[in-house]
Amino acid sequence: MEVIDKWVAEFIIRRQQNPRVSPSNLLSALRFGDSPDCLKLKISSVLRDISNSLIRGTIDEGTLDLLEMLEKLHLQEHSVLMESHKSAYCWTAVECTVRFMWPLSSSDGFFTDALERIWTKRIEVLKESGSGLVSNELLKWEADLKIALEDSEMYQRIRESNIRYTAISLLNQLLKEQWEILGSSALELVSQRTFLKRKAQNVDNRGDPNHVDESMRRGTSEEEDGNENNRENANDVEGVRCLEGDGIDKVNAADEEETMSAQEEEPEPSLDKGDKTVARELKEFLLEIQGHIDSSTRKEEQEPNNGIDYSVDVTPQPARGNRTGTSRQVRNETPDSANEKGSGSQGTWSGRVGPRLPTPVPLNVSPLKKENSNARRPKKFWTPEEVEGLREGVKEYGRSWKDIKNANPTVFAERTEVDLKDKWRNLVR
DNA sequence: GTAGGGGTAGGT
DNA sequence: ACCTACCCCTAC
Repeated sequence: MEVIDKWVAEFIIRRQQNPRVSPSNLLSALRFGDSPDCLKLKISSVLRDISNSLIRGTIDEGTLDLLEMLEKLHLQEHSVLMESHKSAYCWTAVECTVRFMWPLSSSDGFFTDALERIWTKRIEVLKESGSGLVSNELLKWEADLKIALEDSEMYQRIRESNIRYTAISLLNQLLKEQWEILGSSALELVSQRTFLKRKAQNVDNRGDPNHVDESMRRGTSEEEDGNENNRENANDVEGVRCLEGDGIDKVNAADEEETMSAQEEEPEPSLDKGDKTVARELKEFLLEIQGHIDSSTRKEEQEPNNGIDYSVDVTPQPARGNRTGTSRQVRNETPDSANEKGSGSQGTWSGRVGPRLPTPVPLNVSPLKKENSNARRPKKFWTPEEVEGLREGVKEYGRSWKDIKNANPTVFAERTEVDLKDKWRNLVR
């Protein structure tokens, strides 16, 4: 039973967007031990927690806790601390501090408290324990932030910089690399082995290996890179394909050698067919169950404020035609997402026909861009709330209209970045 | 992506 | 007529 628990826990943890399952709670409920398998599960859980907090748009001291926890787990695994981990920790710590820099002066508000709590206490503990997270970059920021306490020019400079964006990018990069290192889930490895075994039997029975190979290859023509097939993981099922290998520290992959060796003996372009089938079936069941449990979930996920991954996905979106995007009305019904292409419609989501997991809705910075360049949007006066939001936004992000809009998608749902720019121009005139 | 100039529509 | 928001263009 425990093995099944582990597999299911792993599958659930690796799923993206499952707000009803907290990985930490799941693990503590199942009381796993300290075996290498469980260590991987714990790492997955921490990664999922970080990912969930990014999805919620939250970067706080809880994120720092998670990053510290991740380091400890890697220490237990005797693996090397990655640069992306150090950078993500550094910039998250800075973001946690800078968020308290909203007053104009360092003596107002809670900046001093944050500096004390994060840099004097928390990071001091890390230094004493010899943590690898204490990088040169971190020490430099520590010095700068302490200078900012006295030097108002430095304070303003840091206050006006966009730390949050960098922190999100680095956390995203960390997640990408860490999921990559974790590799295939246990279920997928088992399915690969089973598939290999079955294939071997088929070959024996038929005495015609070419026959099997050809039939298997047909379904996986999109996978050109046969040697990397074992790196498919459950995340890929959900369209969150990890980048393939380049420059990734693979020290942690050592514990996979045992299972990988089976494949190395017989590298086949079609090896991933088995795990894809298992993953697909599991996905279908989960979708069906989830559809029954909570049919309202999808609706909520369509709300702009709950747009799932836009705060996480910092990769550039495909360029949209200038002023030729879909109109506001059309967008609300059919989000203009590349991920949607070729997928089932919303109506089929809870069914078994063409099921798919919720697709992250990419942030469209300017949903108000017009389809018909002749039509003019109706004039809408700025509300005091919008003006206030704009003032706050400029304080926090400077004249980065896109960031201001992204930070407050609800308030600025009806405004483009250009609107923000124009309004600000009017305000300062 | 943003700034800034300048034009225009629509409301008062 | 005036004001404000929206739009277009160009430059960086």
